[in-house]
Order: sequence, then structure tokens, then C-alpha cells
Amino acid sequence: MTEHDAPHATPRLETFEEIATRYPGLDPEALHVWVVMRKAQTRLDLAVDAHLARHGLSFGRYLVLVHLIRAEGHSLNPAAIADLCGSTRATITGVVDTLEKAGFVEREEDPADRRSLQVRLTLTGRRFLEKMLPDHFDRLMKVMSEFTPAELKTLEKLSQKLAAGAAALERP
Amino acid sequence: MTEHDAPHATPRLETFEEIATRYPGLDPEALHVWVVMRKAQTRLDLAVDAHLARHGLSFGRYLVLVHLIRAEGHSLNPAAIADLCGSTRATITGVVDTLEKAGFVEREEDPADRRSLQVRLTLTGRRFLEKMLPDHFDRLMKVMSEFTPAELKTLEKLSQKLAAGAAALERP
DNA sequence: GGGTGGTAATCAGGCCCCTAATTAGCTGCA
DNA sequence: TGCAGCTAATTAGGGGCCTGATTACCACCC
Repeated sequence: MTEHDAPHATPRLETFEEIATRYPGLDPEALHVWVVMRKAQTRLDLAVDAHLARHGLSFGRYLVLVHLIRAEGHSLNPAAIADLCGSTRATITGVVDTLEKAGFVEREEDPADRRSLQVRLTLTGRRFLEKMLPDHFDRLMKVMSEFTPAELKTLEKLSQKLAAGAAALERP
Repeated sequence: MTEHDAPHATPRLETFEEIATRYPGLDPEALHVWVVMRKAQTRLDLAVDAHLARHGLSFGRYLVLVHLIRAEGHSLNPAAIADLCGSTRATITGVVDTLEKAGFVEREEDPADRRSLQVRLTLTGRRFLEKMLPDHFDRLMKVMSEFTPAELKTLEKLSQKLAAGAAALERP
């Protein structure tokens, strides 16, 4: 009746595993490590999001705040923030809206160019960061304390190879 | 005038880096590796999403299709799919809606329990996977070919430690 | 047999981030 | 001068995934 009632009639690939085993260039060990690695990354991502959410932050909001506190005068324009965060100006507009409502940043007109503006961390925002960052660092250090110094070096090297390999996903 | 005009008047923590260096438990090397690692993960995530998007898939849709093709009878109920994908039933409802519109899956009533249903991969869906998976595997292998067999083993081990460490982010 | 509690999927509404279109202002050149 | 083309930020609208409420149904137990 349906195709899979007669699997022997045609040499059809029936499952993911069959396709995998028949794919000539495939290294099962490499595929296994890929899956383990991606699962770990997903779990870490979720944990980071949940951790930041406890402080009322999304990752995007957190990143903007950190770039602002690092910046000269705790102040940047939206375009610069977008570049530093690797996101778009439109996204930054929304994130800054939220942070402004929370009182953590404020927008100031740029007298030299009326198209432009500066986003400045407020005192409230700075105090908030000073309060949340120790917990943040504490948790990061607890994650990283799984690794010996030698493993840290290895992790860094492998991360760089991974970033290089990501380019292979982006090609034609 | 504003607080930061008089940085010497109060021993205030002014920047992320200052907070970091003053934080007693902080290992700068570990923090550096954390940042390198997270950037690599972000880049990989974006690359995977872009690669799947070229096939018209989100990661969620891809995952549902893969679990279906692996399943007995290419068929699962939404609750099982949600468990396998690590997402909620409500999310699966939406993903299955999209896949159904594309003709890749169909819903069938479960005669034994009228609350329940089966989501089945259609022939169209299976053919689609058979066509896209070789490209998918090809790209994954290109990513993983950055690593020697020994490095793969190390990567697996470090990934597992990372997943274990993620728990440290989740605690009180 | 009829209510009570549990479970299946779905709906309603929200958050985050994206792209494309829009508005406003700058700049350089005929 | 005035206009063409660029650039800044925003708005409009959409996609993906979430939580919490809702609807329909099963199953147990009195």
C-alpha cells in the first residue's frame, strides 16, 4: 500500500541511520561527537538564558549593558552598539527601548549630528550591573572550574577550529 | 557634574574590566576562554541556521523531521516528538502545522484514544530528507574535518564537562 | 452511571530578533 | 543654492519558540 510496506522492492533509504551509513564521506565517530557537542551547547545556551532571566535580562540586553559599561563615558551610539553586539540597528532600537523603560540607559541627542544619538548607561544601570556581575562571574567560574588549566588551553584551541569549520557550513 | 566626572572621589567600580579584576574568584584566563568558546558557538549556531534555511527549514522543523524518519513507521505522537526534541507540546503543534502545510507530514487520528493523534512523515517529506541529508552530512563532515581523531575524543570529553558545568548556572 | 482528576493537543498572547521600508538629516557637487 | 545620494534611527511586519489557559477526552472510583 504505502511505500514503506515494500522496503525490499526498492533499495530506498528508509531512515536517517541508513542514509548516514550509506553516505560515503561520513565518519560515524565525527557525527557522534557533533551531536554530543551540539547538545552541550544547547544546554549551556538554555542555562545562560535562564540565569540572565533571573536578573531580568535577555542575552541581548545583557550584551548591550556590558558594552556600555566598557565604553568611554559609558556611552555609545546605536550603530556602534549594533556592531559590537553583532546585531542590527533595528534590533538595538528595541533593546534600548526596553532598557530605557527599566531606567538602565537613556538616549541623548548628538548636538553635532541631529540624525544621531548617544545611548548612555544611567547610574541606576551601573549600580544594577555592579550588583549582578559578581553573581554572573561566580557562575561562569563555576562552569569553567570543570576544566584544568591545560584543558582550558585545549578548549580555546578547539573553539577556534570550530569557528573556522563553521565557514564550511556557509559556503555555496 | 555626573558621577563619572569624579571617579577618584569614590572608589566606584567603573567598568566591566574593573569589576572583573576586583572580583576575587575570577580567573582571567578562564573568562577569556569562556568568551572565545561562546563566540565560536554563536557563530556555529548562526551557520547551522543559515544552512538549514537554504533548505527551507528551521532547526526545530529539521529536528522533527529527523525524529520522524528514525521512528517506527515514520510516525510519532506530538507528546513523543516534544520529548525527543526537548521542547513543549505547544511548540510542536506549531512546527507540525508548518510541516503539514509544506506537505512533509500529516496528522492521523488515533483510533484508540481520540485525544491523541499520530504525526506521520509523508512520501514527499521522506524524499525531501533523502535529498537534503547528503548535503547536510557533507557540510557537517567538513566542519568536523578540522579535528584529528584524537581531538574528536577530546572534544567529546570537554563537551560533556561543559554540559555538567552548565548545571552550575542553574542553581539557586 | 456520574463526577473528579489527569492527560492529549491546541489556542492566546508575548518575547526576541530579523528584514525591508520609512523618515529625517547630512554632504558634496553642478 | 538646490538637489542627489548617503547615512542615522525607527517603524512595520513576520518567524520561531515560549508559558499559561482552554478544550476535549479518558479512566478511576464511589
